[in-house]
Amino acid sequence: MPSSRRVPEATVARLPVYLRVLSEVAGERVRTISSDLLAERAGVNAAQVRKDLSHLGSYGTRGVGYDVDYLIREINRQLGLAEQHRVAIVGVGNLGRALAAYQGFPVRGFRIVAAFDADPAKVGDRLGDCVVSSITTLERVLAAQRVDVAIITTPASAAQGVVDALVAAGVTSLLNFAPTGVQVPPGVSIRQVDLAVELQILSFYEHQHRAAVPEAG
Amino acid sequence: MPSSRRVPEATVARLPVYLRVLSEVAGERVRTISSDLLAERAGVNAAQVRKDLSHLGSYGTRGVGYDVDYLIREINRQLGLAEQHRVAIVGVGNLGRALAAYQGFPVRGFRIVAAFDADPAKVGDRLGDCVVSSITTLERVLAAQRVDVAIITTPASAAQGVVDALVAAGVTSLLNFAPTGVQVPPGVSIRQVDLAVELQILSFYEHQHRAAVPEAG
DNA sequence: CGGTGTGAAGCCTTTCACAGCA
DNA sequence: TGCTGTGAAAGGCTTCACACCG
Repeated sequence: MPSSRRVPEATVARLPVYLRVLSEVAGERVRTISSDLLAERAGVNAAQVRKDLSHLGSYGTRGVGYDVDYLIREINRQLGLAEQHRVAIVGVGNLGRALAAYQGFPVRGFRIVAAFDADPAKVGDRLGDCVVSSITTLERVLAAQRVDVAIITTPASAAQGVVDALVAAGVTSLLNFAPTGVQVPPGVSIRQVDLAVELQILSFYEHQHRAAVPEAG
Repeated sequence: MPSSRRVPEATVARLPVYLRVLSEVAGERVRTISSDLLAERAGVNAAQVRKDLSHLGSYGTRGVGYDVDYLIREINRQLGLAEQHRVAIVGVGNLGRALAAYQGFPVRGFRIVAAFDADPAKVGDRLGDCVVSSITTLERVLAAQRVDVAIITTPASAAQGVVDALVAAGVTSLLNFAPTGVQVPPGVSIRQVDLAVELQILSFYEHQHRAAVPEAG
């Protein structure tokens, strides 16, 4: 089985989507699923599904399909979701609060164990299961809580400083919602989610569409 | 100039990032910028920047670089950001409130003009500049407010119904934060942002990294 | 038969390398 | 001289097509 080989980035990005679909069909008491059906529900091509899953190993049965529960376990294992992740949120504004309350995290094994803000007025507030700490205590609290993933929801101007502090404290996976690019040293993973960027991409296609179809209105 | 040709999807996705960098350097009173510098601040290769911008036309000066203000205007125009977009938020939970308060939208020309929720207790609440309407009044309010973009922040179970109603009401650009895939007819653009997916991708690389570097911990 | 697993082809994207212009 | 604009090469991703297996 080829699971020792490198899994392509594009495949990694789709595995969580397959996992979501598989969880849905598992709830419908379906035992096996074909690449056709999984592809349709995930919004991709069936050959894509088979190739993606073949990177993890041969988990299907010819003529039948994939065992849903088994596939869920294998994808979970590959994604490193078998163990719990301990997450910190830095920046307790509206977005930070929304993420702390997000139902999708705990079921995927992500537990918010620390929250930080620079504003003394917010320190001590409850946020889900934890209490907001001062940003000045970042290093100590991260170590005590054994945080491995951090979500950055600060203003853009504070983001690079926060990232530097997180990296210095040993956090190696970062999810940045601040609308600014930040630098990280090698060995640290960062993903950028810019909410305005998504709307701008939509805007481009809306604009194109209008230019191409003048009878709209 | 090749601006009449199709702009590649990958390029469209990077244009908003260039725009953000350009806005930053414009604030630093920089007049022109080279592809090298723009590339470094955007986190991509310099040849990529030149090829991307060449899809819009020849806006650079050899030996000098690109005029910052001019390039901002041209990218804005290409992305359809010259005119204001009128945005509705459907689902006024934590995430909906966070997005309504997000500073990045108004400066990019996205104005929240309507908000909806199924919960009668929330109808009438203020949300930024607008008041929460009942989901039962969706079609009427969308038409009255001339909404062209909708952001879906409902629970997963409600998402497809909301999408169908939005499409029926003539909205052609959708941004879906509900953690479920939804179907749209041809001619309607949809982008899916799944916050848990981003964390799961990070988890994969963290997992890989630990497996490859056993002396960690 | 039905559906997986996979070489091969085709397409898209990125990067290189350099001609050409200010 | 410095930097853009762009053919060409390289690399990665998606899709096809079908051998092969349950």
